[in-house]
Amino acid sequence: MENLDRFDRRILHALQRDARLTLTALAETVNLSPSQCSRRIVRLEENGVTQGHALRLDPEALGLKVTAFIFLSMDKARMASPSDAVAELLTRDEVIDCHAITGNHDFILKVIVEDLSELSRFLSTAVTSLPGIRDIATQVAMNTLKVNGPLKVLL
Amino acid sequence: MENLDRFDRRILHALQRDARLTLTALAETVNLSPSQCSRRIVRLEENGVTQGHALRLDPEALGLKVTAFIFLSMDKARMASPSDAVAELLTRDEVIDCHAITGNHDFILKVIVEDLSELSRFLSTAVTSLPGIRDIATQVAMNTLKVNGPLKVLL
DNA sequence: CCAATATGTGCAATATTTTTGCACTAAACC
DNA sequence: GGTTTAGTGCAAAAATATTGCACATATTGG
Repeated sequence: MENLDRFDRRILHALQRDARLTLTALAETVNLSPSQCSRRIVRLEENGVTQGHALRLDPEALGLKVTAFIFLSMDKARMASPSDAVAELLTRDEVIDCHAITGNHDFILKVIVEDLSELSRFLSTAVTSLPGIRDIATQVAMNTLKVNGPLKVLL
Repeated sequence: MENLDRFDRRILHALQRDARLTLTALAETVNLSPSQCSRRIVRLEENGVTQGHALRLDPEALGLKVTAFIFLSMDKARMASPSDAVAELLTRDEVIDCHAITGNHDFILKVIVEDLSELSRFLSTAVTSLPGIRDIATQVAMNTLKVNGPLKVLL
């Protein structure tokens, strides 16, 4: 996948930070013509390098004041397909991220909810009831220093 | 913050999932005229509800194959301004997220790098050398089930 | 209860932006 | 060396977003 040349990388670098850059503006920052930028962008889409545009929202503005990390440990006996139990969680809008991880726990979830009582409600209604859960540990974010930083793209 | 009416919420709901929806398409899904959608979108921007558009990239396509979580514990003696030490980390492109959290550790970092040796290099060059670090724990993601899911927006 | 103001709305014209046809260039491959 | 292939900029065409305007709807003050 390193058939991305210097221009592709510059385009990705710029659009990661502001996807609404106009082609003309983009063309200037990457030193290419607008038409070329356009063509490269559709190629990057076709190759699956880009995964669509997302509008970023401020959680606070939506009344979502609590970010928390939930660590799940699964019952080894029933670990045949642990993801099945977790799959249900993925559909929930409270769950922003979910990864299977190494270490003591099996999964890490990042959830964003209104407040602590909503977190509590989420835990008891959505998590505790999952089959095969051995342990749940929750850590609340007190402060958000960086969210969704742009990926490392070498220029 | 809850001066968002039903239409605003629908707009946010839709644009979170695909920010490149055309105003006409958006207008149809939310049952409003395109011009109204446009006006509401700029208002949402002005009110800070939206935080810009981001192009989503596939890390794999960029050769970034390893996602890891790094947990930092700071030396309490030097914890006067722990964020200062961490501030340096925020500027790094490997660091996607950073939160101060409750629990045993003080910070959680989400990093995305090329491979394990890059992770190792990042840890030794960027993290270990920070002043006031008491402990570092790293957990590697083996599997990514959900990333950057849309925020909960009640319709 | 009514008038007066403010806010929100759709339509249509305008302005901006994106895409594409085309001719040209530069490199790669017989 | 000639031929092909991929890449490029320009300018026209298509698509999209924005804005002025007239009208409707809701809100406030008398």
